[in-house]
Amino acid sequence: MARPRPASLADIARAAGVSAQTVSRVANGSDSVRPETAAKVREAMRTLGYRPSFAGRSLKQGRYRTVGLAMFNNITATGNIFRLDGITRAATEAGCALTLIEMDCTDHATLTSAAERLSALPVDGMIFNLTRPAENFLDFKPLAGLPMVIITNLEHPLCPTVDNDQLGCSHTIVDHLLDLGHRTVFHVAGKEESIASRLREQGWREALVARGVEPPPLLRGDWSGMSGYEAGAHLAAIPECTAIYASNDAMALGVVDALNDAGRRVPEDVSVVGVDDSLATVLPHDRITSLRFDNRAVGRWAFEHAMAEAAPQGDTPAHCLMPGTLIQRESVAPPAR
Amino acid sequence: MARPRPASLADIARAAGVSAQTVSRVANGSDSVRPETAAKVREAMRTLGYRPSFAGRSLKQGRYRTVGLAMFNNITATGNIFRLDGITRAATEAGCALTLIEMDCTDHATLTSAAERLSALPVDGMIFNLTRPAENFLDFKPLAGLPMVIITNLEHPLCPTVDNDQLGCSHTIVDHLLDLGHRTVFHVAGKEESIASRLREQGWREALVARGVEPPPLLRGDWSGMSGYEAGAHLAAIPECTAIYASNDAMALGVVDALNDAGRRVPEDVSVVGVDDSLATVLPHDRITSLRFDNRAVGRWAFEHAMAEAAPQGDTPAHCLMPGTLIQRESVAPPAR
DNA sequence: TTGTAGGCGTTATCAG
DNA sequence: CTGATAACGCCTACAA
Repeated sequence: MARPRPASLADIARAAGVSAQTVSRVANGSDSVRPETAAKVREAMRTLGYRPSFAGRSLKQGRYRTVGLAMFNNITATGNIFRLDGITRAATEAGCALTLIEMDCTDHATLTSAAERLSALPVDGMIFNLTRPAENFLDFKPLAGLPMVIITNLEHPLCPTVDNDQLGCSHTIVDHLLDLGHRTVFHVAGKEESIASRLREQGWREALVARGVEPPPLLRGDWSGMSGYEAGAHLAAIPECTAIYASNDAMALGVVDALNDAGRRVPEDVSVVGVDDSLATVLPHDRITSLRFDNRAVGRWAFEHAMAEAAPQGDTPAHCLMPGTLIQRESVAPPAR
Repeated sequence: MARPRPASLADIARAAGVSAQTVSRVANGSDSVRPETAAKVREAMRTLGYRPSFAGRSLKQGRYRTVGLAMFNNITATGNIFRLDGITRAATEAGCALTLIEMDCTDHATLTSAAERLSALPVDGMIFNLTRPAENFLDFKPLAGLPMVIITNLEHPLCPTVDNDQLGCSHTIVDHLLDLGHRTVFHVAGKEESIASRLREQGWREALVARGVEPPPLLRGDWSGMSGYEAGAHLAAIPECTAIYASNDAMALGVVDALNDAGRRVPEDVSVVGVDDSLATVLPHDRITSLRFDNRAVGRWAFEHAMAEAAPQGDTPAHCLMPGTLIQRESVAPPAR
């Protein structure tokens, strides 16, 4: 039951009584073929079901017109789908395809093993989507001749990097709340193993300190609405808590519910901000102010740099942190005097 | 600035003073190489930065160990990410990679054009993820020697097909509500161009008719919570409406909110059911009964059939509709007497 | 307009 | 244990 080899140029040539070269010309739409010959060839192609061989073509041309993407952990994590969509669209526009692998992180996968796996696939460049810390991140050396972009907030000495600006995200939110007159901002963090969560927490601390405010105790959730509710129930009991920054929208929603259940109004008594702007179409009335990232743009940037012809050797690689936009809704107001 | 060719077996062979064949043996972990020779070769590989060529390998072996996936329209549509994840995981387990392209449907893309594009890429089999009706669906002929799976509810004369069972979904929900004693079930449909929405609507009609119930007027939303709210506001004014089936969870949520705002309690006065079970981790307290599909399983099935060695020729192709599971929560109860 | 020769990187096969 | 040869499908370069 071995799969039969598909028809090759030579097969068509034999069937049409011409040379393989002529068939190649027809396949590539050269105009220097006599119409009748071309017709004969096309006929043979149809009958035998000719399809150009990707392997033969790439071997000859020395490139694949394909970008490789390694997703660490979990394709389904928030934002990944839009990054993937951004990469795919950019690739399509550039006439390229995308080769995707998923890296299991249970065994502390390193960039090196990902690079090895991807490099054996048809790729002219590669993109690593990092959502958790990678081992030996800084020591990693990209493979010669294979441009490699890492999606991460960290700068890398040898590879271009791009990501949502997680630190900036916190600064935007904290500054916004302090500017409104709030004395401090409480924070509900996401899962500890998430880089995004860690950076947002760090940015929250920095932003407060930069304004001379001692960061209040941290609350930790797990991204779920329920964990936000629990955090909110806790915070509702703290009178000086008038502003809460939750690391995603589900937790922000939970916080709001808990506050309401405890008799504290949003935004009159407490302001609440989330991240991702993910509930706008889900909730019938989304009232939660949220910081929205453009993950498609991140994906597009990654693609463009992964397929760049020649990375200017010797320069420091590009590093791009894309700022988010604060979508203002009704969950935020100045504190009551 | 042409990209230099990467080192080949021959280059390594030259550097190590052995034959290309020996280098190949080392690269493939053959045990019939003297350790010292192997060490010498490995050393040369390291210095020259050897990477096996996907093109060379595939050309020789006549296959790619890669499955192609064409996403029509919109990768980011609900469920697609889990299907993608299912395919990717199954592929990884089988030692395969995934080649992904996105098909633009603005120009009424057909299966044929998708097949053509995908078949020029490194694929041993392909999967089409259809979320909107395709032109000439039934006329489509798969390419010889390239197994092709279509993710759709429709049966195809030549290709294996798999999908969530959308008709069955409606029957499950409607029967459940009627069994509880409701006299009829109202339906809030999703976007008109969605196949899933159409089939759920059709299944809803069928299920009611099968039980001798005349389907009440249909309400149409656009998948958003807000559109559900509007439908719910309308339905709240209808006294005989005691059970509502919304085609997704966001609309179900909107329906519940609107009913509450109109003074009708859920589930005491009205029962509400959604589809997808997508809000469990988002809402702090998800009370909405919902039908959950296993999109990862759909993806896995598709992968396995796309990479099947020999589709038994002549047989009717496999057709699999995967049933969903009704996740029962507090939004459903028997009608008040 | 068409055909021939050669080589891209790899591996199966067979010879040493 | 190692090497030589040929072939996979295609395309560039050149020749007819």
